[in-house]
Amino acid sequence: MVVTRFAPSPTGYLHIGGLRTALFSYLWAKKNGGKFVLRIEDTDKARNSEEATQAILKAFEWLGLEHDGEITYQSQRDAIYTKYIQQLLDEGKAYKCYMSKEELTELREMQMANKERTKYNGKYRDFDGNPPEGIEPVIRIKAPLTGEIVVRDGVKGNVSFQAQDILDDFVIARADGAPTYNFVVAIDDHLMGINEVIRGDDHLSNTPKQIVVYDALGWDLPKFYHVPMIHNSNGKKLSKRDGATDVMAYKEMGYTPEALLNFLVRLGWSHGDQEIFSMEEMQELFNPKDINKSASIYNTEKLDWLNAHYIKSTPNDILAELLVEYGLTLTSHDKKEVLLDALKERAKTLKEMAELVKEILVTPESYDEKAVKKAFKGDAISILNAFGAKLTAGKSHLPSDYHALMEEVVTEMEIGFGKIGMPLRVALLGKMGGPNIDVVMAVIGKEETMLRIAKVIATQESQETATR
RNA sequence: GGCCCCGUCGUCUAGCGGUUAGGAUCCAUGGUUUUCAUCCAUGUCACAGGAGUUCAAUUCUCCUCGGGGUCACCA
Repeated sequence: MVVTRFAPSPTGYLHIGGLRTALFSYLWAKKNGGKFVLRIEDTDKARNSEEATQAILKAFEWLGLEHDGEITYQSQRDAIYTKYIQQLLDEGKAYKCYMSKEELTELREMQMANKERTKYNGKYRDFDGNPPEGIEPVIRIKAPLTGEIVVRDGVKGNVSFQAQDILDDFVIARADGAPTYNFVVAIDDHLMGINEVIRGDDHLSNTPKQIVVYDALGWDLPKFYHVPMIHNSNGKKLSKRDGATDVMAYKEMGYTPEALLNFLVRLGWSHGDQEIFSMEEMQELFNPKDINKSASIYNTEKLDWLNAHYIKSTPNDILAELLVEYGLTLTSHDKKEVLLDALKERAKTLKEMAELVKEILVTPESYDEKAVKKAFKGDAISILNAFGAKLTAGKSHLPSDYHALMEEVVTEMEIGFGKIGMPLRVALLGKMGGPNIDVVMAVIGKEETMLRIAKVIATQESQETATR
């Protein structure tokens, strides 16, 4: 069974890059009928917070990415790590190092001065004398001194490292006994049964160290997939310092989970020419072997397009529910269908859609100057009056009713459609853009329509008087 | 700097020795529309450079250049 994982350290919100690797891991587990588990890497007590953990969980909930089983917290597993550290110590595969921080710093500075690679010199690797007084030792693992470590990576291929180039006896437990990252990752991944590790390729150079741990414990390696970074527009690794990388910010901006996930799955991964993927399709088609080798630049142009696409294809009742989040309650509005049908074609985000609806529902306070100039240069007022008369007398319920009324005026007065359309648009919306006015009228109703027409006429007439 | 990874339109990508180098997005133009948006159509734009290998290289190899990642008692 395929078991994948997502292992964030709770130092802040969930960001786009993390979400993408989480998505890849999730999809791959689902595709194989396996498990996707969550591990919170909260060993650095100073930088971690419970709020951050909750924020990450909340983001997962919003996106509908469910993890399997209980969440593992590294902070609760000290006993386990201690046990394996002791085992390695007992087996002579790890040892206590009494080098002080000062001594270590000195060593490093000397190496740097000689333009050598900075590495631990193995002073205590085979030490059996009396340890120096007053120093709490760290535990170092005995790493191979020579030879080759090959990372068999499902994305990058076989990547080989020379032991003498990259390895030294790295610390697996600090002076206070706390285990270090590369050690606990290997322990946890193994113990949690994780056999397919999908993570950012910034971890590729950590992998040899983790392999050292696996080897020391005699464990089988998982399959690794190192996915390329997402870069910002400067070409650097996308970080929390880059704007708009908080996943939940996308909810606030009015993006749908479907759009965001679809956008992210196509960043660094593709399936031929296909652009639109439902969650079901992603689960069916995703395969980490199709992940790109090169980094991609984060650019949300396509996200907007996808979001618009998903809004267009969302049923109205669901849309109405989603819109509540953006301060728009129209569940009881009798023209809900007409309204949403007209607006879902024109909004890029849910937030924008909510604003568009409000624009229609609220009587314009002022009129766009340019629009007025364009719309009211002829006998617009008399045309509006004629239309007003038709309204009073005629049937008016559906957009088509209003449209028919407009047609009548146009025919009778022998004018173009624009002659009535433009002033009416200004009366209703206060500007030139916007949805079809017959829809607007149907939504706000006959009374409000007449009110808005009267208002614009009054405004225009008073202005004419003023300029005279 | 050492080690490692990467390099196709502005951006996301297809390509896996022989293609008019494809799609999407963005942008531009035209059509549709009373307006705007949608939608439809059309167009502009790419194999980093140089050597090899080969009848043939975007594709394989090497070098150069460029970009990125990583080098902790952080994760």
